[in-house]
Parts: sequence; structure tokens; C-alpha cells
Amino acid sequence: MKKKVSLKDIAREAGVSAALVSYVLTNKAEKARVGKDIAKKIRQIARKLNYQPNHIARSLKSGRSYTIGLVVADISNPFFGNIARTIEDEAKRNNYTVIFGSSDENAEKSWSLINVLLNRQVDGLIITPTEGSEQQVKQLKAMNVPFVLIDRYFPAIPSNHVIINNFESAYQAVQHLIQKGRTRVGMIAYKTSLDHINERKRGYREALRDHDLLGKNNRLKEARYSHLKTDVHAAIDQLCTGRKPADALFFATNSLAIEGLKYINELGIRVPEELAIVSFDEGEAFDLFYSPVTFVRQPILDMGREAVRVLLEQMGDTKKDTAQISIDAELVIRRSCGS
Amino acid sequence: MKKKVSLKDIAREAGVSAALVSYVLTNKAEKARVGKDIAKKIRQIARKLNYQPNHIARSLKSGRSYTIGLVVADISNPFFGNIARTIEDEAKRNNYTVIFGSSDENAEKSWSLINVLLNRQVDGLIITPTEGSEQQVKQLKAMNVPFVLIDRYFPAIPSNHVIINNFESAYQAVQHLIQKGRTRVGMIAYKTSLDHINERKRGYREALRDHDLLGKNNRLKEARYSHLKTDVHAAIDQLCTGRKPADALFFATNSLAIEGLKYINELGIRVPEELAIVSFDEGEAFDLFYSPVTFVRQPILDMGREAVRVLLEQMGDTKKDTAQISIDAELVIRRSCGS
DNA sequence: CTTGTTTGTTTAAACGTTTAAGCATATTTT
DNA sequence: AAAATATGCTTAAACGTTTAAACAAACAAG
Repeated sequence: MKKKVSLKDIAREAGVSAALVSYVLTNKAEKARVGKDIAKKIRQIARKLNYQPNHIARSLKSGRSYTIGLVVADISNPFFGNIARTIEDEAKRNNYTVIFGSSDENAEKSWSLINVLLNRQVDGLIITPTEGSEQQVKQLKAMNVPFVLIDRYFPAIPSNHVIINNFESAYQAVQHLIQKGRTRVGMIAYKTSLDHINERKRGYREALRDHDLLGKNNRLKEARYSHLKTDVHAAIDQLCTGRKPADALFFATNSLAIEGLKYINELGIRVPEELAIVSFDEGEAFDLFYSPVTFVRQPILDMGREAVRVLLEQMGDTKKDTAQISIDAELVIRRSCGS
Repeated sequence: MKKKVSLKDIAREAGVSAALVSYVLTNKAEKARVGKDIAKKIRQIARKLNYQPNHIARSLKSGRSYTIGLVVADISNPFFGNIARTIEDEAKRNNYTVIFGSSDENAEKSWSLINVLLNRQVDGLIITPTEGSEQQVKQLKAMNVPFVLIDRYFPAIPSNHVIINNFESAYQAVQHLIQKGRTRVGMIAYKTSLDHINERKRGYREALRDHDLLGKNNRLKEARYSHLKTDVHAAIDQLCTGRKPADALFFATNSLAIEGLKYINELGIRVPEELAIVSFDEGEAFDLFYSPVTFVRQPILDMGREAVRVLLEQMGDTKKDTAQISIDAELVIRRSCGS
């Protein structure tokens, strides 16, 4: 790469010191009482040489990199892709850039990633924490690193986070199924200790209980992230056979629903006639399903914005209290639950 | 944030100079003939204080940031999300991190993004160039910035790029439709000057011509990126009405197909009975469509890997020739073209 | 005509590294 | 014993900025 133009180069050309150039180019000319003529000359030379400040040098001096580190589960998953996008935009509006990494729901990878980002001197982190990463969160707190958890959090560890009201959203989704006359409502969720999924399970159970539908049959099935396909298939096999097959299915996430719907197609189960469907998250696939899928829309835009806002607040000089933000999600009704 | 531990801190604790610590911690102890005992002591103190090298200072000194800048059209689009993911992984394997930005197919945004990334001293760029960004590519070449174009390129401007064989892939896709007995094959593509899309159009036309199906009816319709929905609807309206409605449809991209299939559903057109479908790119939605969609699978993993490989090569000390890589895509046959 | 203030500019130190060069001691070779 | 070499460590400069402090010159006030 061609050698870049530095302050010194401009200074030499203008016959002044580098300091003066710095003052002018950072618009501190007034404060530093730089002569009008020389200021103009400096600006002109800077333009002529196409001077671009060296961000790294600035960062070293200022101790701030104007960079946000983003750790998501998997950037190729549209849910996280969308989160990344809103964070990118919001960061840019505030003159920050984003470095990202995917943790693959793996705590070890997550920690290694966080450390890479910290070594790169990010000013703060936005993280979707993985299962078993409680220690990492505690450590970050101890290190006094500004960070915000997004999508998930640990109830036992007070920290900044931006989440949706998982319990309430799940409750509403299941209630919707019940109101459509379904009585044997199943749920497929991940087997995890993560609170956001478990809150969805709680919402499911609570809705059933409130409508006296929590029979002795346990229709809540769990799939392992690592065995997504086989476990989802097994769950559906269990739920949709026997004397009292489920007449409705609530999926805890996008990925579970996709896998589940594919299998439901294979089995030739008719939606919504035989089986009503509601899923968390949205996706092109839901719209394209022959019976477009009713889903819980997460307010990704708001979540991303809030996460950046809170993070910037935390990174400010005056340390703010921890912010725990919970946003309401919206049940978007399509056709997969009948009319 | 807590003040980080620096070489000086370790040096003070060990009672030596910072230089010595640097030698030890960068494993140049042998070369610099550092005493074994003191080396051990330094390593121990570094561990105790949890020393993490300041990447920014290193970058400033070395002139290399070990960062790759990635400019995609939109990170929330799964196609680009996947590209980003493979680039991330491959970069990480080589101790690089990735800063990204989305250009939204907008040349101005793209340029502004590229400049932000360059100011941040990225060592090289991987770019999906937008329409009308020829000057940017020329400029980057003139500036001698290492970069690789991915997914798209400008035939008139020699540069490193990694693309797929768009002509061949489209030709095969359309040939497949013809072999299934379809004679009135339509195509919906973007209206653009970008070569990758136009090569797909050329493949379409050429396949039709070779089978004497290029009648006087022009069944190639173009949609504007900015008016995706309305233009796709209009195109389908035109193609699927009249005395000789299309009996097959080839979509030039994922996003066009999704929009198109939704509309086809609305119109109640049966796939594949009335209309066979092939699309470029893959997506969950294609699998979930009642008649799973036959598609052209882009070798995203290979593309990402190659892009990083070529970029690293270009960033190396010994400047290599420009690499123009074209990878073959694969036609994945599902059910949307009949059996 | 001293003293004080304003104006315009430079110097120098700092951020945290890296690394060539320098400088003592110690050890080996003549 | 003097000379050469090896060993172990320190100094200092550099990367490109920022910014407090210093300084000189011009001007104003007493």
C-alpha cells in the first residue's frame, strides 16, 4: 500500500509544525488561536494531498478506538444478521464502527472472541451470551468493561441488557392458539439453561394452566442445539402420534420452526387443519409456507438501537446505572392457526 | 474501563526495562539473548497481571492492523451473512479480524464505507461492489490498496475477484427447465449494469436460443432493486397472463424469488403443474415451499475462503499478480420443476 | 518606557509497542 | 595479558496523533 499522508507531510509542505496542522484539522483552530491565513493554507494542502487521519494513532493517543465489538451466535443466521445490521447503522450514526465475531453458541469460543475484541481495544461490547457464559459476564463486570447483553441475559447477574418480554410474548402466542379452539398445544424448544428460552417455556405452561389445559400429558419437548434435526423430528413424532395427537404447535425459535415445518410437510400433516402453528421470530420462509405462519415478531430494530444507546451511555465519562431494557414483541397473525 | 496492564507495568514489577519484557513476550528471547531466569520471571508476572498486548499500539508501530474490511450489500441478507461468516472464520484462522459495513447497493454509501475502513487502517478490503462503483475500484487500484471483489466484478477493470460462473450456471438452470419439457420460460432479473446479473441473463438467452425457444415474445423481465415488490408483481402479471403464459420461471436471485413466490401463491398458480421454478441462491424458504424449489447453489464457503486467501496473498510483501477466480455453482434439484 | 496581555506558533511529552544500537560484564581466544 | 567475542540488559527512537506548556512577537495599558 502507498505510504499515507501524515500531519508531518502537511506541516513540511506548509512550513509549519505538525501541532499547528493538528489544531487546524481537528477544528480547534479558534481555541488555539491559529492565524486565519495559515489555517486556510493548511486546509488547502490537506485537501490537495488527500490527507486521511490515522485512526490508529488517534486511538492510541485518546485511549478510545471508537469501535464496538459485537459477539453474536452466528452472523449467517438472519436473526443475528438483522441485529448486526441495526447495530451497524446505529453505531455509524454515532461515528463508531463494528467488529464482529460468531460464537456458535459455544462458551469457549465466546470467551476467546471477547478477548480478541478487547485486545483490539474496542470501547465496549454487545454480546448475545451463550449458555454457560455466566463467568464471562461476571469477569467483564469485574474488569469494568462497558457491555450490553442482547437477546439473552442471566437473571442472577445484574448487568445491562436489552431483551424482549419472552414470558408475555409466549403467553400471548399460546393463548392465541387456545382461543382458536386448540386444546392439545405442544411446544418445541431448546434444551438450555438460557433464560430467554425458559421464559418462553414458562409463558407456554402458564397459558395452558390458566386455561386448565395443562393435563398430565407433557407436550413440551426439548431439542439439543447440536442435534437440531434429529431431536425436532423425534419431538414431532412423539407429539403427533398416539391417541391424543397435538392439534397445535408452538416453536420457541425460527430455526426450530424451519426444521419442524419441513418435517411436518414430509409427514403430510395439514396446517392449520390438523395442526396449528405459531413460532417465535420471523423469516422469509414463514411467508412462503403454504399456510403463512403466525409468529412473534421481535422488535429487532428497537433492540439494536437500544443496545447501542445503552452502550454509548455506559461508555460515557459519567458512569450510569445499569439499564435493563425489556421491549414488547408483537404477535403477527397469518393463516397457520386457522381463521 | 479499568486501566490495562502495559509492558511498563510488568517491567516495573520485574525491575527491568520495557524492552526486555517485549522481547520475552513476543518470543524473541532467544534472538535477544535474554537470561532464562529473568525470562521466566517476566512471563510469570505477565500471567499474574493478566497482560494483554495493546493491539492498537502494535498496529501503529508495525503499520499493519491485522484487520480486514468487508463491504457487503446488506449483512442482514442471508447470502451476505453467509459470506461474512466464511470470511470471518477464514480471517480468524489467519489471526485477522473483520470490520464490516453494508452499502445497501448504494455507490455513495459504499465509498464512504470504504473510506471509513481505510481510515481505520484495514490491511485490505473484500468488497461486493455496487452498481456504478467502477471509479471506486479504479481509485483503490491507483492507491495500491490490496482488495478483492467478491460475487461481482467489472470486466473492463482488471482486478482481483472471486465469482461464480454465472453464465454457465444460468445456462444449466434454464436447460434443466427445457429438458423438463417447458417451452415458455420466463426470467425475472434485476435491472442493473452489474455483470454477474447480466451474465445470468445471457445464460438464459443462450440456453433458449440453443433450443430454438427464443421466440419473439420477450420473457425476460427486469425489476428495480428499489421497487422490488411492485416490479416483480408487474413482471409476473405480464408473464403469466395472455394467450401464451409462461410455463416456467427463472429467478436471478433469492430476493426476487421470495417476492415472486409469495405473489405466485397469492395468485393461486400451482407449482410445478402450471409453472416450474428455478432460482439462483438458496434459502430456508425454498425448502419450505410446498413444492421445494430447485436452485443454483453458490459455493459460498469456497468463495469466502478464496477471497481471504487471495487477499492475504496480495497483502504479502511480495506482490502477486491479480487473481481472477471463477468457481462453478451447482444446480440442486428439488421438486419445483416436476419429476 | 516598562509591564501586561493578546496573538500566533513551536516544543515536547505522551499513548504502548518494537527493535536497532549501545554498553557493560563475563568469557573465550590468541 | 591483551584482544576478541559472547552474554545480558538498557537506551532511545520510531509509528501518527493530541495537547499542555513554553515562547516570541506584537500590541495595549499604565
